[in-house]
Amino acid sequence: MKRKIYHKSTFEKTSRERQIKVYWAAISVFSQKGYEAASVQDIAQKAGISVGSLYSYFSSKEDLFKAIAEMGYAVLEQIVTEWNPQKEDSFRSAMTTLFRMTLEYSRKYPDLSKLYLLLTTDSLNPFSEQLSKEMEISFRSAYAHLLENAREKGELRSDIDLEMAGYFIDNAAVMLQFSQTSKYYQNRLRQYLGLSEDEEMPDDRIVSALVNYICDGLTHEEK
Amino acid sequence: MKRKIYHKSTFEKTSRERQIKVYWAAISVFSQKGYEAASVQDIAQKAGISVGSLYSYFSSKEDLFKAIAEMGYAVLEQIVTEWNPQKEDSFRSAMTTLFRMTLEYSRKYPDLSKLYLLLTTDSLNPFSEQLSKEMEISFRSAYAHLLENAREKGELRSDIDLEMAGYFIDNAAVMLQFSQTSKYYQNRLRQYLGLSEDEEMPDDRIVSALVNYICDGLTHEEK
Amino acid sequence: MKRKIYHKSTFEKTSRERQIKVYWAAISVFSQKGYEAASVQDIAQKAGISVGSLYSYFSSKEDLFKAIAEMGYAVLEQIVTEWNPQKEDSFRSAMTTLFRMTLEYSRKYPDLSKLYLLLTTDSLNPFSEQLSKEMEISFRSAYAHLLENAREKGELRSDIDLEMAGYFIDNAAVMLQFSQTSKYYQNRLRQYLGLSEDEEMPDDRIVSALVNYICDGLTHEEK
Amino acid sequence: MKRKIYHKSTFEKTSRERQIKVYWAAISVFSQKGYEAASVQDIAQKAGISVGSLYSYFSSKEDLFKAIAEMGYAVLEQIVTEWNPQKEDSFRSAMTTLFRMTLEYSRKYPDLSKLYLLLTTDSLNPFSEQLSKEMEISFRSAYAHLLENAREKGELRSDIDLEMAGYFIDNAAVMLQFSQTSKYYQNRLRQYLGLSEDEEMPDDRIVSALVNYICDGLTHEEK
DNA sequence: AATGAATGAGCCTTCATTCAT
DNA sequence: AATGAATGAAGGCTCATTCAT
Repeated sequence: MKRKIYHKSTFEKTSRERQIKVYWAAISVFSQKGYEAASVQDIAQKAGISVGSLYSYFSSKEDLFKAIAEMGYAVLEQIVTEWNPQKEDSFRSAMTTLFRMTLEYSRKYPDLSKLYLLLTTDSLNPFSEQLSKEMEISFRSAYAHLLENAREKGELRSDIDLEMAGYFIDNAAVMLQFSQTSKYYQNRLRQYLGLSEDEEMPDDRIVSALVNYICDGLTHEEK
Repeated sequence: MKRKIYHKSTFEKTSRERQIKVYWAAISVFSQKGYEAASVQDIAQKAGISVGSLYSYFSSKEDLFKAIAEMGYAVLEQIVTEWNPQKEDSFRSAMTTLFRMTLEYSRKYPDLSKLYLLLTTDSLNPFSEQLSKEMEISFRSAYAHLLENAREKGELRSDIDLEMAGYFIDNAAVMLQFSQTSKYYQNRLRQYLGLSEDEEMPDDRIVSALVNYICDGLTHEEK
Repeated sequence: MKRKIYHKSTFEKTSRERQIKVYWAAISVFSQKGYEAASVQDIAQKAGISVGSLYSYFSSKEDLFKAIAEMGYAVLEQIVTEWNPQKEDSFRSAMTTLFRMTLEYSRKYPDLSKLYLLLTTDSLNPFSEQLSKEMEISFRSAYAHLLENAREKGELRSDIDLEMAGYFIDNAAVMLQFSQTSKYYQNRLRQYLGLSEDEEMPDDRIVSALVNYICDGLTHEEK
Repeated sequence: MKRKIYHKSTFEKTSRERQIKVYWAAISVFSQKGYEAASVQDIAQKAGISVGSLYSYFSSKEDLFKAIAEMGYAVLEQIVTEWNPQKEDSFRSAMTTLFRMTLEYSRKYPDLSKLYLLLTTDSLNPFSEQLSKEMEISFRSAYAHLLENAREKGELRSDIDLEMAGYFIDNAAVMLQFSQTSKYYQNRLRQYLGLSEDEEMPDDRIVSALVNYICDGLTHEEK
């Protein structure tokens, strides 16, 4: 997975500390306001540096955004790596881990999580199409391996469309992430669960329900 | 479901034709460019009216957007109404209809579909939070009725968390819509299915796989 | 001589008064500071209008400059037309008129005159080459006619290179204009004439000397 | 001819090589882009030194430009010295040499030549007025000597205004230089001569025509 | 003495909003 | 009621100049 480089060489020469401040500020502002509404001034200010410096690191707002986007993908890949379901784990437990990690990740990195939403929901940034093509996130192959393994172990139904199954699992994970990241999807989940705005999310209930549906479906098995 | 009114009273006095042109132009521009990048000039021009007129109908860009948002919800509600699964239909066939309609809707109204994406993704518009609270879309209750009915008919497992089930179904529908609406999610689906960019979407395969997973899950029923 | 149009259609709709204020301000600022150093803000302010208005008339600083340039050429052409030496006039008197008019013009329109200098001396504006090609000022053919006529009337030496002669006359006129327009060339003339900075220009002496040199040369005719 | 010093004392301590690189770079960049558009960064880079160093040699962009300007004048003076028409040479041959040298110089040092254009054309640089006063180029006295000598030898008409004559000769030389240096004046010469853009300049024709006009004028000597 | 990263004022341009016609 | 020209604040970006290393 080759990542493009969107910063100028100057950026690599700055202190790690400064780099991090810049990334942090950019992620924070972009994710809160979106690409268009975010202002370079804001980002510089939040990072505690001058606009001139920012432009000596990145040659345009666009490039800064793309650099941040790359970071978002990088974190995602890290998660897949960390997930790494073992062969001997049951499919069910792998799913449970996946959803638990998804919840954990979206809470640990709310800004990056929001950024992912921004990236995947076009029209907020003018290069979404370009970016979407460059994204070739490792989840797909992780799912593929997991499913093949499960089939070999006889855990899966024999009539399963494996490719669609991967897509289906991913959907569930993505929507779970959205429900932590976007106010709208969070409200929606609360409404479905009949929760008020200040009640805590019943993580266990959510995860186990998801796992159940994915593994067993909603209806009785056809006889 | 009370809808707030975001237009000035003047708007109601104009011809229906003019109203529609305004709505259509606003939806088109907002959905293509996003809230920030859309310009009031563009919208007025596309609607074939003057900026002054537009401002005599809506007191700000914000209000115009909100009015459009309301319209988006209205269309959604219309769909639920149209869906209206009959008591005697099986749960499985109700699901099939739901997903077929979702596909059909996202293709028939790509702009509105994109608008929904904008509305639900914070930071794509500055009032997402406010809007998300006002949205109380009828799908939830439609799902609830459907599920209760299915349970009564003995179609559902007995251990199902009904509330989460509604949420789960909705997720599947939303992601299906996204896969038609956002370049990113479309590419992603193609990648999962191993399709090239110019191959047609295999609707039947997608719908039936989704229905299968939702109804039967991925694994063998536990004995 | 087709002139390109560099303004937006909006400009034509404004009051003549406003148009003139804009032209005047632009000529004044551009000629005093040069293209790069002139600021759009300055021009708008000097014209007593808002920057936004200026941009509704011209789509860029570049276009505004080009529009002004066109005006400069237009005035030049007007001068040639006005000059219009009669067939029965002697070559000598036509030259006298030419230089008198040149002096008069450079004093009446000092800004336009300076602008011409700017236009013809590259590297001050990034489009000089383009502009220089579009300029096809009528002086050349006016000189050609004048010289042919003079030759037919037997006023000219027979060995004269007519084409170079036109160029030679034009040079004299251009340098005369420069000597009114550029501080440097003005100082230079004063130094040659031994004048202090506050002494008035001896127009008659200058014109008659020029005419003499051009008509009779500096040396005795070779026998 | 006292020349002002515009560099800091540090500049004198650097290697001659470094000094020359700086001058060369500055001349090149200033002459190609003009004062405003030239950037200090560009110059430093082209000279192969750091911006910091440049500022340790010259205290501002302005001073750097003025230093370069001084150099331009210095070269001009060198040319006058080199010209140095001998007493025994005829006026005609001195003129021929002058124009030949002018052509040669403008081609050998196109950048310096362009710089001269910049210096003499106000508003291309913000200090033209100041500079023009400091310029007191030796050509004037060279012309004066030449003309006096020619008059003594009886080569000149007796009614000649000697001061204006010097100015007249200089004009011809300056315009000849411009025609090599500025795209506009080059095109203009080509148009007068009916040359296409890729035809070579007919140096001999140009020089001899100029000499003829200057010496003999355009018309028959009055009887 | 040399370097080049850092600064921030200032420039060109856009666009939501107002208001005279 | 409708128009669209006018406004000016704000945004992205550049570059002369400084200063820590």
